[in-house]
Amino acid sequence: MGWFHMSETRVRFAPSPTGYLHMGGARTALFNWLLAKHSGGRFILRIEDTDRKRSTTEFLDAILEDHRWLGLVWDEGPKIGGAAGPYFQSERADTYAPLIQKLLDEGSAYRCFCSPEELDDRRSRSSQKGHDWKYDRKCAALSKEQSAEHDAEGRSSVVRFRIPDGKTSFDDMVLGPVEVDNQELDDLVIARSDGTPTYNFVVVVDDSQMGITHVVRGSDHLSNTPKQILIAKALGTEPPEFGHLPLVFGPDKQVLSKRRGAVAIGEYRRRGYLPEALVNYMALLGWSCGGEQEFFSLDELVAEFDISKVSRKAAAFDPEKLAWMNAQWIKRLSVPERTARVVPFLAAAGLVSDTPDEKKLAELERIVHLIDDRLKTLADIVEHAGFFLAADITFDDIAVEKVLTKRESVNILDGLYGLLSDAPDFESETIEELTRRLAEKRGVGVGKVVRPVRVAVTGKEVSPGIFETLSLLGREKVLARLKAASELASTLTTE
RNA sequence: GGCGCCAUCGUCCAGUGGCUAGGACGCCGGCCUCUCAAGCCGGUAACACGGGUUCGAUCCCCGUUGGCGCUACCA
Repeated sequence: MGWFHMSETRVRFAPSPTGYLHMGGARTALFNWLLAKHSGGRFILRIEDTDRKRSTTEFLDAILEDHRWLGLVWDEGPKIGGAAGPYFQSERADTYAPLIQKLLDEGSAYRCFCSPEELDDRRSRSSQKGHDWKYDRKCAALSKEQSAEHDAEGRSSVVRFRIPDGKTSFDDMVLGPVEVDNQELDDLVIARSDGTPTYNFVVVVDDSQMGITHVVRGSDHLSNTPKQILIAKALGTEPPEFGHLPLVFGPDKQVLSKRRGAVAIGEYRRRGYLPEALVNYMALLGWSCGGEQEFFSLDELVAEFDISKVSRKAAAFDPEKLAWMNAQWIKRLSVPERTARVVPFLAAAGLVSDTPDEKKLAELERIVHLIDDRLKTLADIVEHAGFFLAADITFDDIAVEKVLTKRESVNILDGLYGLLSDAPDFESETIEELTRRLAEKRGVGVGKVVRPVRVAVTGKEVSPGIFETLSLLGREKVLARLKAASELASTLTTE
């Protein structure tokens, strides 16, 4: 090695393409990325795809896309490669066998011929007596001859790492000093009977060969750490720094996991969440820089991030607060920016084309401007803007029932129809004035008049300010809809 | 069971050996108002328990309880 500066911070995130990235995994990726960027280092993506049966390219592509979308661009990894490649664990297979042999030769590891059945048997017998089970080192002292004999008998074997005596300690970046007595550790299997290396061995080798300086991962890996440090030392390499992040719970206080149906990051994207909001929310889930600032851009996070300030307490993720944060980020978008982001959602609903022309875009911006702060998600645009863009409106049954069946509705709609037909222009001020005049004439508040008009024109009981809405919709559509609604209302009230 | 990690409002995050324990989400009420959002104002709500140490503990120590993780020829 020598292709990287020893002083450079090299951090990795190592997902398995056996499922989608969810909030928990994404937060780990984010914290890794922030640690790297804060210290001017590199963020490396390594794909742990050794479980060939469960790994799929669909998951891989989704994971990569989610990283890009969140802004967590990797400096080395899939698609772009790098000097420490390959970045797919499945392509690194041939580097492990010689290292296992090395440990075997040096006595740091030994072959074990105990079959899984034997082990199960001894394990259960031991636990019946109330003892905790650790491999009993039955094969730890096997001579070369005995091993050869077993081989001759065709017995299969694994390779176990010999845990040395003593204590293992490290200074966790999040948890602080951690020390374990090696007696608590098991002589773990590092190579299966088919020769393939196991996780705890592979990570150590990969991290070492890739020059990883800091390993940030979920605290579910905390108890693996001493074993990995011991393996690294046996291999003659310096273990990296470790930082164990508290787990992320769902609102049910259960650890977020793929199998519990944790929401995939891509799903948030499809639901109209902003990457800025996700990133901001995840960063604040278990981390704070002490102050009361609640909005952080990725750049600000890079500047402020300090892994030692990560909480040691598991945090429950709150969808409500995420939703609020998303709305806040949407509010901060300028109208043109917001419009651009909303187009894909309108296109998916068939309301506009994927690439609206300038004229359409200008219209959309007026609509978006009018909708103002009502969007909680980008996807909300469809229900808010649908009546502007669709040729026909869809009436909300309850709105019709509550409003258009009222006796006075027909008169109001017809009355306004008349006034608006003769209106000198279709500016919102004009429309408001005419509407208020109608209300006054009828001796009711303006709200009484607005209500049926709103239902008539939007199909719903809620919408942005009605005068602006009518103005933007244009006289032609407004008159047509007032007329249609009046007819509908009269069929409903005559009964 | 063993080993380990953790413990401030329902949730997220501050905080100090002495504070009316702070902010945010949510919730409740009010203002604004053509509806709904947004915004603004106000309210609700927490230091798990028991021992120490100390003049004084939410904070330091020990224990209890509780939560979680690990305990594979999975990663």
